[in-house]
Amino acid sequence: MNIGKAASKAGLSVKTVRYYANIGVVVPYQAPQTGYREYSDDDVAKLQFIGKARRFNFSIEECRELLSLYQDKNRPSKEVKALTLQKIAEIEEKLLELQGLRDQLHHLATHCQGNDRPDCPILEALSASPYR
Amino acid sequence: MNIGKAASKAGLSVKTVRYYANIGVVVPYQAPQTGYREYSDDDVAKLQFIGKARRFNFSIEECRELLSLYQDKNRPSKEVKALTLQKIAEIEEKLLELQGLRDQLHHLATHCQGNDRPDCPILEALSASPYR
DNA sequence: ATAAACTCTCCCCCTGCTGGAAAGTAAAGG
DNA sequence: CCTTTACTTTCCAGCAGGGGGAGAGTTTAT
Repeated sequence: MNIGKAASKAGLSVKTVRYYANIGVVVPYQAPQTGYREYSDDDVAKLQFIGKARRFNFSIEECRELLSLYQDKNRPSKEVKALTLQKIAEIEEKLLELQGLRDQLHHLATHCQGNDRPDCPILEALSASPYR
Repeated sequence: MNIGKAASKAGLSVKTVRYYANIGVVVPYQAPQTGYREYSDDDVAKLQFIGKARRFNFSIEECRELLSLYQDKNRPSKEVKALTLQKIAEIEEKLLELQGLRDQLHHLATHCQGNDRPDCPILEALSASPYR
């Protein structure tokens, strides 16, 4: 099938699928005369795989790695598990960071009167310790 | 002071400070002969302000907005508060998304045996519903 | 006087795409 | 069969938010 159908089947944009072909993530057969890319069902499966992994916050490089594991018949699932656990740890870290961020902003917002007077602890906090 | 000292005082890299000058966020006096940027203490305070706001996940554009509020003597703190509350809402959203992500990955990881056999629910989940 | 440490501008690189222009191809309607 | 439209191709440019490094000038220390 052509790129448009493959993209819609995989739930990706044509641009994205073409990009994946260009960077060598999913490289379909390309007809010599027309230059049209021809995607097999297998290619589409890979595209869907990538799409989902991307939605799971795996980077393109990690997707490439996962894909090679996925394609390998003797894929050791422990590698996949290790990669996933590492990803979870990263997400946990990001969660803590964002929670702290939210709490700080929340603290500032609750102490800001929100009227037209200029005493705003948010701006003061942002500009705190100006010269050290 | 020169850019190096200003950058280290503000806890930013020289590249970043120069970038901020180029995009008009914090534009210091620039000596006509040498072309050297000369940062005042006030400029450094602004740089610190930006640095902190960036760490608070405000975008450059938002920083610019905050900075203009910050510099305006008659700044209405309610604008600042509104911006902050909006930022908090965005962070909350991101938190939920990340938590869902983590839970999904966690679920997959706990069901993956992690041995060398290829039955790995992670890969199966990633490649689920291949053709629809 | 010279070497080290700064600074300048300029341009390309990164991630992960997205958009557009110009040109070729395929499918559908009349 | 011809035209119109809907695809497809490559290439070029750009977004955030800078980082890296070249090549040239400047200032400071020894």
